[in-house]
Amino acid sequence: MKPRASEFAILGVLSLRPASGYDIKRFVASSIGHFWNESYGSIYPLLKKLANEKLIQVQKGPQSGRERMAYAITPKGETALRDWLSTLPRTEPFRSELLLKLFFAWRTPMDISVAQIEERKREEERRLPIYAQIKDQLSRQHADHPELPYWLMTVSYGRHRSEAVVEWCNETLSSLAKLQKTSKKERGAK
Amino acid sequence: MKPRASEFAILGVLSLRPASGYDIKRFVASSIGHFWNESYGSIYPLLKKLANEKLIQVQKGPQSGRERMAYAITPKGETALRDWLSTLPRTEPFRSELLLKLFFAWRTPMDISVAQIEERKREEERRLPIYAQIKDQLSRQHADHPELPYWLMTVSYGRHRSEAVVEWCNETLSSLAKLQKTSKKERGAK
DNA sequence: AAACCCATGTAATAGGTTACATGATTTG
DNA sequence: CAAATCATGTAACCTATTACATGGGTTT
Repeated sequence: MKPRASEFAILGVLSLRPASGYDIKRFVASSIGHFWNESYGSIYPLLKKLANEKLIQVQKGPQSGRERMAYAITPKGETALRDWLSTLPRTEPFRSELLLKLFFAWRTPMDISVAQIEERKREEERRLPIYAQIKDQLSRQHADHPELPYWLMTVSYGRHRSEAVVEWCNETLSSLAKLQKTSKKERGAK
Repeated sequence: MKPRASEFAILGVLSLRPASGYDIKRFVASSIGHFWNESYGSIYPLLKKLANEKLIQVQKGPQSGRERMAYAITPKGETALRDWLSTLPRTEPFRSELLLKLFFAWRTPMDISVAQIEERKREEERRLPIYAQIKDQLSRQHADHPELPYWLMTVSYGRHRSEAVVEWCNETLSSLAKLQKTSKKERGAK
């Protein structure tokens, strides 16, 4: 009942083409970096584990002085990947430090909350053009490839997500502004 | 540079009122459960740690046979909490198993992806009335309390988030349906 | 030759979940 | 009196990040 999502992320990358640990790290960052990440600290140990389980195999070891491994997925690995892809994903646990701070913020100065939300808003606004960019790039580089529609769907998720956060930020900032006015008025009335 | 968000979540709850580990678990689940969670496995050890650091103190030990602790925040704890609330939250790492599966799904049967997305859609649709319910409940129970607006902001985040996911699900389901048609037509043309 | 990228890997640490053990009290 | 709920706590495990160590190759 283990999820082992990181292992299958690696296996998934290797199902596209053989690659080294370094390659995997870079591919993940550039293609699914907006909803997934892997660090070297997981990749290299997991590559050895996957090789032990015969889901992948070394295609090329280090030849010259410079070390460079290339791993390729095995038929057994393809099967394991397809099985994993077919199971329902776990409901993703969601934890937001921003919301935690906001929940307990009512006795702290309001401009701190405002600054935190504005910062978050900027982050998400910075992401929006990046999604558009990834979309264009993919559409050109993978035109007519069968994976393109699927890849675009994941990019679209990012866009929806960021847009929703920006909307919430705007709504919340105006709520805070109203709250500010109200409390000033109340202090004035006393 | 440690985040220690769980510790401050606990400290935050204790800033509202003294409570036991059991109380904390239940309060978290009922109030911030849609964006935060704590397990007993963290709560009890962290309570001891916080007590060691004099950020909280035991208010009541077990009196009768039945054990029941009550912890209260100390002035030092209030200061630590306020300091933590004032710092910018870390950008939240986002990992989606659903998107990972979708990204690699182009060689697996399409109805599997459809089922996964429909399941996710149902989950989010189930949440929507719950947000409305929490909102009503809070508005009644905490009317005129200064924390109410802040609490409602966090609930609103959940609503925005779930709505965005449902939208994406609908969009993606119709993309998949189109894709299905196209590939059928292509097979027919051959 | 310095700086930078390529490339692999490990150790320490962090941060958490799950399952289990234990037992009191309340409720049907 | 059985079942549910209240209540605390630990041990085992898992998963992942960070920082570090190491060194080859390339560019300026």
